[in-house]
Amino acid sequence: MKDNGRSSAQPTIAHVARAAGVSSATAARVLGGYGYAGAETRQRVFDAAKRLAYQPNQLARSMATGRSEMIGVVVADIENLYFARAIRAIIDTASANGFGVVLANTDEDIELERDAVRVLLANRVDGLIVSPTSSIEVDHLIGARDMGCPFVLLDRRVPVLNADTFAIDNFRAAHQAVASLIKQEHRRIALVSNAPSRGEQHYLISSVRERIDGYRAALHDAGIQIVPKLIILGGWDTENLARQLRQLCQSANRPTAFLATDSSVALVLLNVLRELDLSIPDKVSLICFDDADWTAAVTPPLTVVSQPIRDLAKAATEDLIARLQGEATGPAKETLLQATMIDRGSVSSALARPSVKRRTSAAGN
Amino acid sequence: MKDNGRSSAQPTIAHVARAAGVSSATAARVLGGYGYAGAETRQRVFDAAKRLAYQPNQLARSMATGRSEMIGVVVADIENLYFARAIRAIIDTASANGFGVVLANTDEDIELERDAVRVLLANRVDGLIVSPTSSIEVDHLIGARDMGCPFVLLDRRVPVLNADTFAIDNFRAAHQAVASLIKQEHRRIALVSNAPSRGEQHYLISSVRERIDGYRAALHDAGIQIVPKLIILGGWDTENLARQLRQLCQSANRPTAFLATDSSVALVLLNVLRELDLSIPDKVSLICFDDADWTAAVTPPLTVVSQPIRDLAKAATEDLIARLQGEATGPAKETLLQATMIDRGSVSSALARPSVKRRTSAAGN
DNA sequence: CTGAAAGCGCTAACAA
DNA sequence: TTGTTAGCGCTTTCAG
Repeated sequence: MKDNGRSSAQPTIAHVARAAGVSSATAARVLGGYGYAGAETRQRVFDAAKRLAYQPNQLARSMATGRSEMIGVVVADIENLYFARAIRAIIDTASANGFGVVLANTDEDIELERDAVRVLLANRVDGLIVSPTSSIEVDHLIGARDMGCPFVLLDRRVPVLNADTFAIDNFRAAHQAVASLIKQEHRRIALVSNAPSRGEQHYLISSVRERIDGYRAALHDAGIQIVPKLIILGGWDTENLARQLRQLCQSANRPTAFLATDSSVALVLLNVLRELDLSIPDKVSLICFDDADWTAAVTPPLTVVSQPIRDLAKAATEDLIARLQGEATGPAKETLLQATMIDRGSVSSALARPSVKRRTSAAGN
Repeated sequence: MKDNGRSSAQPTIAHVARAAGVSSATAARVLGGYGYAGAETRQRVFDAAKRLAYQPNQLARSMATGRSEMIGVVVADIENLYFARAIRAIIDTASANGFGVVLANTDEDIELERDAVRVLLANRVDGLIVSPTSSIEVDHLIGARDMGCPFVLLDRRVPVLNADTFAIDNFRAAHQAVASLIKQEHRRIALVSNAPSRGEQHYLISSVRERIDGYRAALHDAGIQIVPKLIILGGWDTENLARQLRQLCQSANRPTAFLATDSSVALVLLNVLRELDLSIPDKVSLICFDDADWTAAVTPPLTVVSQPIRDLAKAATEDLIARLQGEATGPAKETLLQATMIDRGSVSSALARPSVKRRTSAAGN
């Protein structure tokens, strides 16, 4: 155990101290940047440290201080553009504040999420940024907090946790998007999501639920009947989603417009529409969430709901760090950022098309 | 310092030991899964641990063993699809082997890369997976290895480092793509990359350099003259790249085909092409690297060079872990995976078009 | 099979 | 301003 596994032993503070001819406490003080030290002593220590290529051992420091300067990030899928942007912003913000980032992926699987939190806790991250998979199975998060590891919620709300939350105003965003479609005389508007199709409404993560709510509200406000079949919960299997979409598009009263709850879902929809030769925006209109870079490059460019996820992630990280440093110890607060619609041409008036049924009611199944 | 910052003190092995009526050494043995322990003793310890909701402290364990069970990952840009996929594969593979992942982003900035490595080293990650920004400024990597922190290279080669390397056969991939364009009678083929435009050829990261080499070789093999102006190094500024592309496309002898070295570059190109009303594949043909999900959804679907980045990242992670565990201590090896072209319709014959100059030489400036 | 004790590298009282 | 001395929670000889 002497060698510690590392072949060339790392120099420690003790080595530096000896080389500088001071006590290790003194060396530690100057190297750690705390406590007092004489100017000349300082210099000697720094010199010795450089000479030995000393690298502080954060692990040992963490042991002694009880803080690891690491924050854990738990999200569903790093490959998803939305989360990728979030993680990027988190890393940037964290490292600007001297924190490292340990990343875990859950794939929307609550067991993986539990494992992830356990591992992060074992590694004594100072805090957690979580985009929870479930709004009801949150015992592990409560556990984390009980163990003194605070967390903030990103993108998804879980009121019972009573934690600082950073989310998009999904209700409003969806409402606005649907309202704009209605203004273009669309009456049969479908909402397409990759939310799980089984299970209670209650199980939906808040973002999707709120978008559905916004969708319903907009229809309701316009006096349009809500047709359950037009709300597609595709689940995480894209093949299944594609199948549902094909069926919907081939039905007698196919929708004239779609609202996709994220860009990957929109992609599936796009493929189905092409397959069925339903051109945008002539035959159908489309708005999707997420201003993915490709949405501006397809033909026609897609009208999107742009979400300020980077700002959101940055705010979440700063908030967490502030709390870790003892500032901002108030009650849980919720930060809701507004999305903005970017009109790009995938929406056209339903009136321009010949064979569109315009009866408001009784049209659905 | 008693309370350690955490409000509710975490139970330690000592607590569990006391509760189980054994020595902490014994408790440690059963909880740590090493050394001997009587069946009944084991049980008592486990019970006590569960009762107290004991969570091992990986930090303390790392201190004692010298291994943190963490690997550091250093890439340029997490938001880039290619790296996002890589990271996903790394995390999956690492956690399947009991390792955590600390992520750092460099933005292709060598200073940030240095910082990142320093922080990771300070946190005593057991090993590093790096996609280095520079093929010459690698002292920090050598330093890492000297300190006993091994690393593997992902996506980019740096021969002087003599490290295990996992990369795509970029030369062959580019060669193949260009050859296929040539077979379609294209003679003016442009290569579009986001490599930095200043600096020596030498400074290019290996992946881009090899693609350019493959491009040249394919032209050379076909007896086509290489026109420097057709090799675009756009740098990291998309506006600049767009400007160059516009200029190129508006020149007298605009290219009839493009090879884009990644999907984000292809996106910029796509926008310029539409702006100038150059439709694909009628007016120009296009092949791009990276099978991004959107490439199949645009009109027309893009012919792409699909890179097995997930496999690559997985192999890199497994290799690193094997080395960490003392297996596979042989000399540095290089793993080169082949990319595959996916034909999707963004390429058509140059002959089919009327006004295309076919003189092989003297066409460029 | 179990316990005592030393030590990993650092921080933080407390003395000097 | 500097040094001494305990720990942080765990692993790991070494005795028993």
